[in-house]
Amino acid sequence: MDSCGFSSPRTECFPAGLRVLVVDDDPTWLKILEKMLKKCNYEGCDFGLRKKIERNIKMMIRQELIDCVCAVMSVDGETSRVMKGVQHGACDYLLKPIRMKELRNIWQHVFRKRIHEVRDFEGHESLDEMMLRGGADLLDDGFFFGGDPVPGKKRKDVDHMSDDRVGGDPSSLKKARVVWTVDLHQKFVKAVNLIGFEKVGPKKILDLMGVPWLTRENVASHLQKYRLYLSRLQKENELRTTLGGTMHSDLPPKDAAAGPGNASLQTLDTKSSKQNISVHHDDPRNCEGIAKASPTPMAETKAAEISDLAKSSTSSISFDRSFVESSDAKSEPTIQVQYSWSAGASPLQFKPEQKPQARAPPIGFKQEQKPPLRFKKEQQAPLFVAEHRFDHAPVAVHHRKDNKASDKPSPTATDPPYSKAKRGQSSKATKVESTAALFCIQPERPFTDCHTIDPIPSSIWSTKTSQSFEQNLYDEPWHINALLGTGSALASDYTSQYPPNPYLGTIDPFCFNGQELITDVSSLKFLIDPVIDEGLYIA
DNA sequence: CGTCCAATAT
DNA sequence: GATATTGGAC
Repeated sequence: MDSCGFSSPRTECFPAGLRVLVVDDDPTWLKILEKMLKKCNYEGCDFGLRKKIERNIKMMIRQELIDCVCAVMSVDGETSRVMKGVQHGACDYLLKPIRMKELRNIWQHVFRKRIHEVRDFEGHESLDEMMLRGGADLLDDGFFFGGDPVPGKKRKDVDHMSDDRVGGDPSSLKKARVVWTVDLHQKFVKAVNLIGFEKVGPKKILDLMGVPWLTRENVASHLQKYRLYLSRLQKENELRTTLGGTMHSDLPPKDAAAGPGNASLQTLDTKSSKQNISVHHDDPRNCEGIAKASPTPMAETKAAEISDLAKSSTSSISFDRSFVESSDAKSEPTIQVQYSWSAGASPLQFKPEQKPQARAPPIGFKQEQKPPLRFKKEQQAPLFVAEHRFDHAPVAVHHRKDNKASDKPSPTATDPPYSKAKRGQSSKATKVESTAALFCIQPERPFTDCHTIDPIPSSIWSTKTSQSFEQNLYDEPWHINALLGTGSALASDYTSQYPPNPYLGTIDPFCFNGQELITDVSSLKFLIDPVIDEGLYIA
């Protein structure tokens, strides 16, 4: 294909002639992907032809997968295989479940790659233009993978020349911020589980997680937050207990601290833990542009509150989630979701004046030496926000201001927020080692009630062995949503007293496929020879 | 301007 | 490695 065989960049279609390689062990998935690709107007792609596929497999492998490679792997693993593909030139890989939106956007990876290639030997202005036109609404923060030398041209990058540091030194580049997606976090949790909560260290976790681009510092930072969260959770429970009162067999402090470590969630009385959830909808259309790096505001669009918990003077933990429909809002259930959990909003929050140092240290923690600085506003104080971003977890470009806010206490009031932000910034692309894209499942509809959910053995979540349950899932959208939203509860053998809690995430919501995909399965036939272990290659 | 949270410093 | 602080983004 010629390097500029891109059809109208403004469309969401693939550029004409783009080759996509899909790798998966499961022929069913390949078929699904084929359908989805077709839906994305990937015309001209020969992804359905078995013979050709087989040929292309060999050919492309020989060519080391020069162009776009989209490897679809199971969520839980085979990282090595994915990484192999990446090493061989894959632009991207997707994790199941794949959504339409993701497919629609993968061309951008090729686009980016090509731009990079072209830039190497000729001017790139026109390509940049194309980029801007074609990806304006898609190529925002976090689109490009790190490790790619392409500087985020459109980013208000910071250049450190203006501070007296070693300007221009590549070592002065800031690291890209890691977005702790649910997926990533669950890897983290799994690692913690494996190691044991008392013995965890960033290094061990990092090793177990097997996420190549992640650094020990990343993990350490996350671990810090994690511990903070757990300790706070425990404090809440202690307070709850102290204030006496609750009829619930509350999550014991021990579990709060060690919960993620041993996943020993206790059974709760179904009646008392019944949730009364109110869901507020916003117009999904307001939420378009999810591909941009502005996920968090979406969290405000919906909120499910567990009012029973609040009433019973237990901690009222709110679960905020957002459902963002894809720009192609018509038919597909490819609703982009960002949701966030926030623990907090409790009427019984710790206030700073409550002398945090008087608290007993949480299990597994040392005595706190200082009150946590961040807990000034406990009324809100979400401790963790798990974001389902559409964009890739590791964001490639990071920007910093040169000046602290304190340097300029009174910026010109007339400054639009963003022009202000841009000013005084120098640019610096951040290098990231990642070529991984982490995508998340998106519930199609918000759940309105999940109190009827039966306890579900956690094993199901990882093994998907329960056919009936699966079926049930797909039949019942609220099931899916509930599963996503109340994963920790459902993963254990009690029914959802506690709100969705990524830190207690013992389930992997991503092992579920969306309804859209699954409903097709029954009619699917094997498209390719199962012998082709690596799956379907689309060229 | 405040909050959130990963990065960075200690 | 733990924890405190910084700073970017929203």
